[in-house]
Amino acid sequence: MRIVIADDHWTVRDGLKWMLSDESDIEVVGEAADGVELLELLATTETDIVLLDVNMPEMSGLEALEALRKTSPSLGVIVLSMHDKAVYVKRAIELGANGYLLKSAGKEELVRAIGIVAGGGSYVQGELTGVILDAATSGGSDAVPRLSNRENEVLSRVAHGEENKQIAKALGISEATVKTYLKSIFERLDVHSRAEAVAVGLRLGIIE
Amino acid sequence: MRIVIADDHWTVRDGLKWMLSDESDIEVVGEAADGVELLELLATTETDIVLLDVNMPEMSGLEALEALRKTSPSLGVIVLSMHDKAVYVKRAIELGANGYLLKSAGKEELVRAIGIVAGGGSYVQGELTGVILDAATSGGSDAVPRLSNRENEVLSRVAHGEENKQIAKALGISEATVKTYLKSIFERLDVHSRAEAVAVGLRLGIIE
DNA sequence: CAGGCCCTCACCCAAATGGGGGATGGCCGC
DNA sequence: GCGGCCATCCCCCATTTGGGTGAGGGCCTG
Repeated sequence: MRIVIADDHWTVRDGLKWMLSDESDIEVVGEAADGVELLELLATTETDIVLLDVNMPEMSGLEALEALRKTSPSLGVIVLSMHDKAVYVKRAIELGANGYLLKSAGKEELVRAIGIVAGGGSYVQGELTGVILDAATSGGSDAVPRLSNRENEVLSRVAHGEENKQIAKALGISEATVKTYLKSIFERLDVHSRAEAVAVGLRLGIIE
Repeated sequence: MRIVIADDHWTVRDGLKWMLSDESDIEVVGEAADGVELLELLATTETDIVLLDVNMPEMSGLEALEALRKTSPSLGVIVLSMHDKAVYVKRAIELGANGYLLKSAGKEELVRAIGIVAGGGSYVQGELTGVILDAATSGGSDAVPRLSNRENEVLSRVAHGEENKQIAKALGISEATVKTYLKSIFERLDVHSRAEAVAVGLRLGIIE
């Protein structure tokens, strides 16, 4: 099985390579430090499975997942995350991840997950299946919020302290439109102030 | 040299162990996944150097650094971080780190840093010395912001979307006082809105 | 082609915010 | 005991924000 590792930390990449090095049927064929690199790599390298970190600069792991699903719908993707909250897991699954492992998982679990995903299956770490079930049975009403491009841009600028007027000028749109976006953002994130929106956006990884 | 690795990700810990495994004069004598574990470990294990990740749950790396400096002032501490901003580096050095490496550093640099710190020296990654110098020569005026207890409490509530009025009621103080805290927070963080303050607070790890 | 989402803009109005001044104690270190 | 930091409170006032409501055009999908 040809594996590509995507993580912005060399320590993580080396650790993963090391763990997989004595598995005879696994070969690490490439590494990427961010989403852009990953997409470039996948365009030129035959790959079976991607081990994908969710926290990466430039293009986050989940953004990368979304992007690569368009070009490689059948590629096996195992998301590695440090978050065990339902929203994170759900978001990854919704975006098309085949597996979800916490970074606290062990080597055995990783190898097992790779095997299962390579065989066309899905693997979610044991501790998290309850989380998924909860989310599924509760009607999935608390779906992970997703913002449109414009909304994302606006929220990101809000997080950098810009006022509506400045944002409008920067984006070449009217202030009224910026306000409309903000209202929409508040609704989606279920908040009532820009400060809270920034907090939620940062914690959910929607913005950097 | 007896090394302890503190990082909440097993991948990082394994990666580091692996890299150090063929150094004859280095022995990894323990691992910790958070600050609390680290302090417990250091209380029972003779250690020369700690490799300390700044991002850990429970007690962050920097909090742990501050705490362990009280009991082990002469212990060698090398901080591993993904941030190259002056504030982060300065904060670590101010808290008593003997070394500072980016997670993008290579094995050679890590081993060199360990050697230097073990010998009683200090090592800051090459790319960052400029940052330090800048900070030093500019009079250290841009010291890492620290908030008072009250300010911290207020900022944290702002991040949860509370308004001044609600915060005042919750803390049993007047709204005017809350506003005063906000002004002070803005000054210290060098921002001009609560949204930006929340962003900076979260990114600097001042609030959760 | 209807319905949905996205992007764009407008007007109104109450409330919250940010920035400028003060002010009083208390506590701690030098 | 003076200066500094902290916590607490006050006034004023321009600006920003949040919420309500409405609306047109583009694009995609069923």
